[in-house]
Amino acid sequence: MSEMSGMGCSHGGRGSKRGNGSGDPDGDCGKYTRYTAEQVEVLEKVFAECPKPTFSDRQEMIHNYSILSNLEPKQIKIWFQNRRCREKQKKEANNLQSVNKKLTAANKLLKEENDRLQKQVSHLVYENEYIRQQLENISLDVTNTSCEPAVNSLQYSLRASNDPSGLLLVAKETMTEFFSKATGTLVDWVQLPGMKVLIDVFK
DNA sequence: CATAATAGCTCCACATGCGC
DNA sequence: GCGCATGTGGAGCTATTATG
Repeated sequence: MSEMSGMGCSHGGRGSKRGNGSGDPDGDCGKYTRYTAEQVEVLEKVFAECPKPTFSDRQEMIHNYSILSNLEPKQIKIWFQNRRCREKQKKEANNLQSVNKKLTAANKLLKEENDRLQKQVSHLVYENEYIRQQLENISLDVTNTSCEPAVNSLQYSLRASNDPSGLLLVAKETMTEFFSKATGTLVDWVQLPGMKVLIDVFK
């Protein structure tokens, strides 16, 4: 508000195409000019202390720094406007970069975890096949009555060593760990349809 | 390519008019 | 006088243009 009365600019950034008689009382500040390194240095210094100077702050700058005396107040205002814009863009770019870094790191971890789990699955499939074979062999032996006592004792010992409740416990713990890692939260073990088959094997 | 300058927009403060 | 709606103008922001 005070700026308008002070500068007498026709405003909201409207008005002329650059460099002609625009009716802008600030004169030919519409011409494109490159500020000198010294001017930029001073402006940067002020910006570091006060990124959003008021009208009177800007007037004061022009008075205090002779190197800025050839600049119009409007030019100072626009310089700070663009400078804030550049600062914001820089910050946003930095933020995006840091988010990108974090996501890349997370992606790497997930890939590693995925590899590890795939190997675990392969191993379990192999183990499952091995146990299935063992059980098939045992059931074949059971049909051979000539060595029934031996078979019974073998069956018993196998059952004992591979205690189904113990295996179930291991399976339960593995699933809990798996889901916990997969979801990032601790979950209760839930019996899935596919798992019922596995459990029935031991019944 | 960096950046000064512009256009178009929103936000805010203030003034004014109106009904109660 | 008070509360509300509306209009006006300045300031800043963002996207874009244009230039050294």
